[in-house]
Amino acid sequence: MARLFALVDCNNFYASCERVFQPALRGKPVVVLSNNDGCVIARSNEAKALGIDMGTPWHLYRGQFEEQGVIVRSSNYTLYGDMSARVMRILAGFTPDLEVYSIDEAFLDVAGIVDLEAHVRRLRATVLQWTGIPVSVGIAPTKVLAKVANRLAKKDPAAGGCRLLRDPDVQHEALQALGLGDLWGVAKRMATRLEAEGIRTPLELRAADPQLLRQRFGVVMQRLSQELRGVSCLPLELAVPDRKSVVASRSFGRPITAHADVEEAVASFVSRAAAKMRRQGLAAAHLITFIETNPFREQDKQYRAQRGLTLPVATADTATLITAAHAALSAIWRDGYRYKKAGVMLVDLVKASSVGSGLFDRPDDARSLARMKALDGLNMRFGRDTVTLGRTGLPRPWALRRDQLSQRFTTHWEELLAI
DNA sequence: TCTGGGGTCCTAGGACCC
DNA sequence: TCTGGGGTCCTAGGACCC
Repeated sequence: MARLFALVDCNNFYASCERVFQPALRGKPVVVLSNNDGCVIARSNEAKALGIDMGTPWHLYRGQFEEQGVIVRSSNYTLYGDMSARVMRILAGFTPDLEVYSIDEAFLDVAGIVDLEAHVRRLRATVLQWTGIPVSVGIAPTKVLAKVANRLAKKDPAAGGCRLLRDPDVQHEALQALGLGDLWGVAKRMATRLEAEGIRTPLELRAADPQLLRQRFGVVMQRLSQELRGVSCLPLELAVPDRKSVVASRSFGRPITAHADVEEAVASFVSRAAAKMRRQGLAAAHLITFIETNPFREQDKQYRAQRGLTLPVATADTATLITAAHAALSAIWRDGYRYKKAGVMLVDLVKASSVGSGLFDRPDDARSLARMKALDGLNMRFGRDTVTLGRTGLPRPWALRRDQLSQRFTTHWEELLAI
C-alpha cells in the first residue's frame, strides 16, 4: 500500500498553552518570550497579524507592544512539556505508528485509515476538548509534502484545519504557491545557493537532476527533492533513539569578565546537563566547554572559542565532569573580553550500564588501576565490531564489543593505559 | 626501503529545525 | 542595558595507521 503521513502540529503552541490556563488571553495578541525575556519565540495569530516576527528582541519593541496591547508572557517550559505529553498521549490513542518529532509536532502513519476525513475531524476535536490546544493536520505521501500540507491547513481558513495532498495535480498546485524558503529544510542560505544555481522555486527543485543536487548540495537536498516528487525517503522513526548530546548553556544577564565567574557558571551547566543525562541512563565520553562575547555589540572586541576534552572513561559523575569542564575552560580562557554566553556540551553519549559493567568503572579505583596495568603489553586487535585482547592471564582472547565502549575510548587505548 | 591508497578518527564549522 | 536554548546531520581537512 502507498505510504501516507499525517503531520499534526499544535497551533502557536506556547501561546496556546498560556491561553489554556488563562482564558482571558483568547482573542488577544499574545507573545511568549525566551529565557531572560530576550526575544519573541511564540505568537498568537493576533500577534502575527500585527506583524510581530519570530525572534524579535523584546527590549527594542517593548513600548510598541504596550501601545498595541500585546500581552507578554515569560516562557514556562515545564508547563509546555507537560501539555505536549498530554497531546502526544492522545495522538498515540489514534494510531500506534507515531513519531514525536518535536515538542508540538508528530508524524502519524495514516495509510490504512479508511475514512480519513472523519478520522482527522475526530482527532482534532479530541485534542482540543481534552487539552484546549488547537492542532492543524497535513496529509501527504511523504513527510516533506505533509509539512507543505500542514502549512496550507494553517494558512487557509477554508481548509478547516486539515489539508490532503495526495493527488499529484493538487501537489503541483500547492508547490506552485510556495517559495524555496517555505520548504522544510531550506532556510535563507540554502535558498540563496539554490537560486545561484538556477533553482528558484520548489517546482524547479523537484524537477532538478538528482546527481547534480547530490554533487552541489549534498545528500540532504537530494532527498528533499525526491520527497517533493512523492518518493518517500524519510521514514517514520517509531523508536526514540538515545540522545547523542546534552547541552546546557545560558546568556549572562550582564557581560562577565572574571574567570572565576565563568567557572562558577560552567560548574552549574555541567551539573544540569549531567543530571539530564543520568535521567536517560547515559554517560559521556567527551565534553566541550565554550565561551563567547556578545556578537551584537560590534564596538566590543570579539572572541569565541570551544575546547573538547576526551574523558579516559565515559562517566556521568558530576564532579569528574566539572573538573574536565574547568580544564577545558582554562585552555580557552582569555582575559580582557566581555563574555556574554558560555555553555557545556556532553557528547559521545553511551549507555551508562555498559560503562559500569566492565573493566574500568572508576579510573581512580585501585582495582581498576591494577586491571589497566595488567592490560599493559596485551595483544590488542581492533576489529570492526570488537576489540580483542589476547594472552597473559586470560584463558582465552577477551573480546569487548565496540558498541559498548565509546568510539574515542577504544581508539585512545594508550591514553587509558597511561592513567 | 620506498611509495601509495584507503580507512578511521578528530576537530571545526556550516546549515537547519523547533 | 537590553537579541534564547537545545538539538541533528553533513562536510572538509589533517593526522595517523596499515
